Amino acid sequence: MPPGTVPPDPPTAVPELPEVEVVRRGLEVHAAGRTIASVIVLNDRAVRRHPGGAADFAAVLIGRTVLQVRRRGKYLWLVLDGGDAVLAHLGMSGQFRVGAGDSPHLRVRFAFDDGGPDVDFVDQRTFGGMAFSPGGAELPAAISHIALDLLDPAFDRAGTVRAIRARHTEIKRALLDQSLVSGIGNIYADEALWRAKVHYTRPTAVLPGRTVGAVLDAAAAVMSEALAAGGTSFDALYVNVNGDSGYFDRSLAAYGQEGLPCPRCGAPIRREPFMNRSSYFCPRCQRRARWTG
DNA sequence: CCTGCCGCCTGCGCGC
DNA sequence: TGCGCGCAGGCGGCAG
Repeated sequence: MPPGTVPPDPPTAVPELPEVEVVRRGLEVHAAGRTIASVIVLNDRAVRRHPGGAADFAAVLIGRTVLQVRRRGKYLWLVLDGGDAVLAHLGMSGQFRVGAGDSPHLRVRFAFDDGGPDVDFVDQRTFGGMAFSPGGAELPAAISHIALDLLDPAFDRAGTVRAIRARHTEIKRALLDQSLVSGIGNIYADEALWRAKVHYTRPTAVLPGRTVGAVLDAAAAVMSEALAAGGTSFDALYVNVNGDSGYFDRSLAAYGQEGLPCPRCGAPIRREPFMNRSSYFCPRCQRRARWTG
């Protein structure tokens, strides 16, 4: 690549827990210990959750030092000196990159007083964003409703099974409900249900506890595998911290596989509309609930 | 309180 | 060739 050439925005999968965890690790490497010298907000939508607006967001961060980067589910936050934090969500297409140059999708640029590379928030579809969180070092108030995720050491498996079974909804809706268990999106929900051989419309209230537990275990397993596949990508060529793992190129059994044979039984994977998006499942391995009326 | 649905966004691939 | 449309989907807010 000739000098001065701007690297293109690398493609990314929609970030769920493993991708966000890779971003967290990358940010910790590239931002922790550094003191913010300036913040440029190029698109106000990126800080729409910050009550004071873009100017206030930038002003309040000048001179603050990033101590560490934490995560819960798909949210991550920069812990600042003084007990405050910057809460961030990648949305559909958000990335943190080190030195994104003049990417057309650059939304926020952080510069540091060490004169080192910028940390840039790039987000094509602007569903992501950031906000300053006063006193949010331990847990930003804005995400107090977000449940622990499956990879959190304090995750309460039995309690989560109970909470899911207490709901009157379908199992996939429950998996996507971040107040029940966080970090799961459409892709890992479909993969977990496929592994556990559970149809996505099964009603949680009458699902055996061991089945709900098996779905949670499957989700934890598939996310752990994706994390293992992507955990070293943040310091690669582009020095991006976008969390792209390559996992999706090879390892998906159900998601996006409409018409392709189920890796377990060979039946064609089916796609159905679900919540204005899609559900993918094996019609043979994952049986719809029998109607017992 | 509980559950389900809408709207926010942009780029891509498809059909006409 | 170009245009319009459907699709992708996390989450806050809100309706019922």
